[in-house]
Amino acid sequence: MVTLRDVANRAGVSVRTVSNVVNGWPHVRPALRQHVQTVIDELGYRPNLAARYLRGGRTGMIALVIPEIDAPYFAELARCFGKELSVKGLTLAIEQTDGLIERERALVDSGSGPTMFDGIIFSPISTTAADFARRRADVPVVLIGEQLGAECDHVQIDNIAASQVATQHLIELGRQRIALIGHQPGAGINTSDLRVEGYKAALRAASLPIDPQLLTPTPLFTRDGGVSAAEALLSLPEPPDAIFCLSDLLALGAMSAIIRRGLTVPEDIAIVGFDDIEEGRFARPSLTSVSPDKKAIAAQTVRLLLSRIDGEKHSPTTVDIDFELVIRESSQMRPELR
Amino acid sequence: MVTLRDVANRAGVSVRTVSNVVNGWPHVRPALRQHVQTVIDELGYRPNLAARYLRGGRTGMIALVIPEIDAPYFAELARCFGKELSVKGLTLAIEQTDGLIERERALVDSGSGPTMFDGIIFSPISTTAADFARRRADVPVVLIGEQLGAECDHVQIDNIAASQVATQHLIELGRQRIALIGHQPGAGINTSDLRVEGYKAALRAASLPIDPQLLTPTPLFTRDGGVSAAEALLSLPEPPDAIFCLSDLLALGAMSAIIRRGLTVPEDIAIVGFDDIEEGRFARPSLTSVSPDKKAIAAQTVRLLLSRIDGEKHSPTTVDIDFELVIRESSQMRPELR
DNA sequence: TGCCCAGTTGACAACGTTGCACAAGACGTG
DNA sequence: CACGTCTTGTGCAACGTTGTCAACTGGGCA
Repeated sequence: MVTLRDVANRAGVSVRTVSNVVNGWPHVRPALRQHVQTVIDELGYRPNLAARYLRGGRTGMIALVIPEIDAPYFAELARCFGKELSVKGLTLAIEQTDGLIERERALVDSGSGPTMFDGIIFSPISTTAADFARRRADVPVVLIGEQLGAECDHVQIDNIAASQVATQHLIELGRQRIALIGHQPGAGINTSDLRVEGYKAALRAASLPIDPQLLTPTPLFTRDGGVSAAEALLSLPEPPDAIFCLSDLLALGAMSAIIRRGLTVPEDIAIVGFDDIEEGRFARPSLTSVSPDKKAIAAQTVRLLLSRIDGEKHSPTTVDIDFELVIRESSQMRPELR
Repeated sequence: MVTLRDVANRAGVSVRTVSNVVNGWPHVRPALRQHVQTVIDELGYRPNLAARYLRGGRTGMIALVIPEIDAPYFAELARCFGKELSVKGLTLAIEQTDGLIERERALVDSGSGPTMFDGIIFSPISTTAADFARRRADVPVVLIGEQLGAECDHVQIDNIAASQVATQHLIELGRQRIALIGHQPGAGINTSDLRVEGYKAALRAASLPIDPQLLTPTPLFTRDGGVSAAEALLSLPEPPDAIFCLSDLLALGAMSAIIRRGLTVPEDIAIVGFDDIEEGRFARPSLTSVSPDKKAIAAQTVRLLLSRIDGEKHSPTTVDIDFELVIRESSQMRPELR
């Protein structure tokens, strides 16, 4: 490994001067700078990050803690984070929890592993506010997607409003029995609870009944979950004429189950999803979905995190990100109402 | 930040002893070890990775260099790598290149940026053997998916054989005009060249003509690319009756374009993809695909990389990973031949 | 000529950790 | 009792970098 000292010796200057050249310190004679630079290139010197970080107390690594990187929503989000961080010279590390409480705790608590990250972007599944409060304040954390009620910076979309808009859209299509797939009743209040709230609010606003039978819980936001939930709904004596799915994967699974049963989307059952993953745009029918502004999520989260890393002491901030209901083929007017 | 010294002071022992406890050095009296451990827990000491690395020369960070994390194949692969590495106490960093040669070079050449990673897992798009040979040997690299002809450890599947099997499957279905989507003719020999070779070999073996019109190049392995390529094929005076797509995304795009044109899959046109991403299993029709053993890819790549990191000097090794043709609905016997 | 200032460069220490060498004590053996 | 050996714990140095501060240079000015 080539070090500053090697370069200094070769160039006949002090180590500090080489460091000054590397870091662009202004007060170096152009001729000397040129000379040092030549030696640097010649020897192929590259700064040792560990040493730099040891000195400076930063690693330049940001962890993205998510359930699974291969869930398309998280993959798309990770892409945005990767781009956002790389322009700032930071590196994105991925930590997958599978939604397991122990893994989440270990990573966010940071009580387990060595210090490594300058900051953590955390998308919790099982962690509750209580778990979170117990954590050793250490590394700055920004939460995404989930309101724990914890004292922590937080980037989210307005889940209640988004669900309300989605449900209302189905109502405006003339649908009367609107089911919901993806409720995950749990200990604390989680994202799905908020989305269910928006759904119910929309139904109430339209004076539609809230039928508990139409509220199908699913453990995970997967295609399989969507399939089973849809099958359950289709076996009801009075099946729904629309389904609001709390994720696009659920929606795609549900849609495939419905079509395999010989029904059509949107004629028999209209579908709205959530997340606006690319797959939904190419599905047949293409999927109407609540589209959170993922680039903005990444940008705002990074902004917030960096401000914390820089030591800003503002009180816990919540940032609301825009969303949009993107209407595609899977939700259409009922044929008889056209 | 709590350091070894803080713990040592509090526990009334030397810094070295605390380090010994942390690292499980055997010659520490059980009582003392217990005591030190208590203080460690009390103060919440956690080793500083930068310092450790500076001392020991390892970061415990492995970079996965891929075009885009939100391409499902890479997302699924990244998941496997994440799991594989985390059980070994290593951290997965994602670096996205978008397939851009400068980004690829910067990351693998490591000539540009500072040292950071113990090893690099590299999935090249644009980098050629020449680029690669020019790189400053520094950090161990294992290539996946691409044969550069470079002197480097390499984990791959037998692309020629896999494509041959896929194409042969279409031939056995009675298809006569089998198109290929996804050729990326470039400077050196790349993955797509190998797959095209397998495709041609299968056609030759069946004495079918090789029609250059049916060989549709696409710049990227995206759904959009599949759509445009399929549209081009459908406008031919004599369109194909089967398409072998070099990725599942291409296949899904192609399939959606075909169906939107009012044709049916597999009756009019049979489709086979490559990668076996989860989305293909849920598509309608579900997608026949060449399925590389992703878990094995991750396991073997990590094994190879770790052996290099441990300083093993074996000559460049190529590991072949099993694949399997998973037959689903998108490829079926021609109706008249059933 | 002497002095000051701005512009440059260098010496040193410190970041937190672990490898190395060795010291202090306990213990066994001749 | 002397000696060697094993166990247990310590002190020192070094990894490569940068912040601090002192020191040197040359030019302008009194």
